[in-house]
Formats: sequence, C-alpha cells, structure tokens
Amino acid sequence: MAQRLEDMFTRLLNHFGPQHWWPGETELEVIVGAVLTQNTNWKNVEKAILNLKERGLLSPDRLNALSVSELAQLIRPAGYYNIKAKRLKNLIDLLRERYGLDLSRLLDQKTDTLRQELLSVNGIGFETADSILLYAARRPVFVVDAYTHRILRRHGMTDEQTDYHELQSLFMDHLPEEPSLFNEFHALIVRTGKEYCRRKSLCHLCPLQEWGPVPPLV
DNA sequence: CACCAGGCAAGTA
DNA sequence: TACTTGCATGGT
Repeated sequence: MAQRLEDMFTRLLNHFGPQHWWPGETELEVIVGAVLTQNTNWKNVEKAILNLKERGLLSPDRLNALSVSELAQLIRPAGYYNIKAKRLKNLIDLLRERYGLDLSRLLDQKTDTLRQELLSVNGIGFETADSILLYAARRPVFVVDAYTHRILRRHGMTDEQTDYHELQSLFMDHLPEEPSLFNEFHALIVRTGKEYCRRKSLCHLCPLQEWGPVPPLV
C-alpha cells in the first residue's frame, strides 16, 4: 500500500505540478478559510475573505468585536453565511474564553489536544479540524475529503463504507509524516477530483488511469 | 434550466 | 446507528 500511495503522489505531482495551497497567508486567514470553504467553491471564499481583509477585520480582536449578523453580511459570497458566521464566532468564543484571543496559545498545543479542542467547537468537524491542523498549525495530519473517498474507491483501494478515520490512517500509516507531503497530496487529490472525476468521459485522461481496470462507477 | 463546490449538525425512525 | 434535510452564493 505504501508503494501504491507513493506512486499515486508521484503521478499526480508530475501531471499537475505543485498546487500551492494556502501560501503566504496568516494562520488566522487559513483558519477562517477552512470554515468558509465547507461545501463551497474556493473562489467564493476568496471574495468573503477579501471583504474582511479590506476592512482590516482579519484579527482575533476585530472578529471578536463583530456581531454575528455583521459578520454574516461580510461573508455573504461564501454562501451559508448565517451558519458560517455562527461557526466562526463559536471558534472566536473558544479563543477568547480559553486562550485570551491569543491564537499561538491555541495552536502551540500538542496535536491531539489541539484536534480535540477544535472538534469541540460547534461547526468544526473532522475535515475542517484537520485542515486547520495541517495548513495553519503545520502538523503532519492527513486531510480526507469527498474526493479522497471517490478517487480511492474508483481505483479499488477502499470500499464505500470506509470511514473518515480509516481513510486517514491509510495515508498516515503508509507515508512519511511530513506536513509538506500531506499538504501537497491533499491539494493534488482535490485537483484530480475536480479535473477528472466529474465526468466519466474524462477518466481516460486521469494520471491514475494506467493502474488498469477498476470497479465500475456507481 | 440543473448541478455543484476544499461540510456540518440537527432531526427522524 | 443510519438516513435525510437545511444551509446559500456564484460559476458552468
């Protein structure tokens, strides 16, 4: 399995090149983006983040000072803006109540502790928590998303009832625990899914196609 | 027009 | 436990 995953990574990287996810941004911006991108196109998220940035609101203190309804209007382009405003405020509430709005105090904790802390927030599930761990806190945590399930299933490496943590362990148990590798691998999986898994007619162009016959698409 | 995007929680049986 | 539904904008 280790060889298979390394081969998969090599093929995707050779085909697409580096994806540069979340380069040169602040930790807070990554965290806000992780919440806003839940089931949402990243381009829409960028517009919402720009709204906050332009007004200088992208700091724990300024976000803390906003009301949920004010925040909701600012992040409208990201969709689900009412629920996402609450989710962001839930996270800021935790940051204020337990860490004095000091983001580094939150992020400097041991990985398992930090993961539990993030998951305790209403609105932060496995994928959002792990995205924050990997892309903001730079921990060697593999992020699993809908495309990861789809692609590995498509190529016969899992079945439809493989759950989030089984799939996560598949990667983390068989690859070197390098944050930079997990970062790039996850981004490449998303890119592949977008590019080649939307239509069956594009499957023959997928860089993983050479692996040979796979179970039929469901 | 339909479909979906870098999910999650709450409700139902 | 295992489904189902609501949340919402913007691009194809």
